[in-house]
Amino acid sequence: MAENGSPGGETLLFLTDEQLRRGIEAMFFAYRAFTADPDRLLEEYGYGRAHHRALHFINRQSGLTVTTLLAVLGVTKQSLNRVLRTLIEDGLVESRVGRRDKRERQLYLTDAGAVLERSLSEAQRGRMRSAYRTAGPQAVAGFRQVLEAMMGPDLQRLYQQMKDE
Amino acid sequence: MAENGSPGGETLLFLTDEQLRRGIEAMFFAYRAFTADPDRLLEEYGYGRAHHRALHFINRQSGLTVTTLLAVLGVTKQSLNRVLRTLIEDGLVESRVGRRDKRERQLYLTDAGAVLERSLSEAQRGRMRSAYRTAGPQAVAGFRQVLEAMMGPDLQRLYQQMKDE
DNA sequence: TTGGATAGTCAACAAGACTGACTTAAAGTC
DNA sequence: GACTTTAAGTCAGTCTTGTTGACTATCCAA
Repeated sequence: MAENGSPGGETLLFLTDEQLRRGIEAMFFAYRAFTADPDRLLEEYGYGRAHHRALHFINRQSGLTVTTLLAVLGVTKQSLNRVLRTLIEDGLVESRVGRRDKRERQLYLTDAGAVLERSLSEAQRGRMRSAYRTAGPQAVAGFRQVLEAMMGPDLQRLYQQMKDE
Repeated sequence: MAENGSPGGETLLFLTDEQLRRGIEAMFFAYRAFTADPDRLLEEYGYGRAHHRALHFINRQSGLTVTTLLAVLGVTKQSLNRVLRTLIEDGLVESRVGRRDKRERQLYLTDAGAVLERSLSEAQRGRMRSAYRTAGPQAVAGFRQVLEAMMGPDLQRLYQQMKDE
């Protein structure tokens, strides 16, 4: 019922349902805060979270194809297309015909797109930076370990691939 | 560019944008996995994530009022009401007029509601448990520390209150 | 007892996810 | 060269979940 003592360790095998539930609730509340800052900014531009995600990954991996982005975001192409179309119309994203395979479309941020991506990213990094500083480097390492274990093999592969490219 | 060495610590003040971005992406992918298991179950019942959240917190704090639940979930009461109505109609949640204040409605899970909550929770705890086991107790402590720092004061207060009641 | 604040409900709308069916263009294969 | 597959995009329709605005019921205090 009450929190188990010995905060550091030794309690590995005593994973009570209560401890797990606390973890679940922490994820819920933290994710809400995590998205809150960019959400405020996005609203000013009339965009949503979906636009942010697209901008983020196009920035991260410039020139990626629509299919790749689809896999990373885990949504249907109809859903992505709605978002992508407005970003292209508004001049934040550019879609170029693939060099090798002309069926593909490669996605790039325009200068304006890079500006918005940067301010969204900065809002989100601000909170992350402050959380990291508060919790300390050892906690940060643990944070990343648990998240990586939580994503499961498929998403973990995506996540790791992103590091290299 | 590359991941800094010395996995344990010492890198506190070297919070590069790249490191922060990795954290952001880890949150994104992990949260997706985090919700995937209960989502599959919910679909069988014709419910969504909002129903899960309501069931979770009603179970956690039996007899809480609609207003309290509203604050915890961070949505508008109209949005919550739609979800709550279907849960009540389907006999998973009971809404009783408040004893002291008759304007209030106190919310309780029925037996059927408790059964569904339990299976949703079990699905979610399964992934959490496995991530905790993989990462180890020290990582778990860090995970919780970073999440708590990330939620900010308001949500952290809600989160902490929930522990006691 | 009247009038304002609070708790909750009903109605209508928008964003963003989904499925399904289809087109176009390019690439690959027999 | 004809056929199939693949990448991208489109149109239509649905669902969940968020929103605002207008409303009712209850409580409390002047």
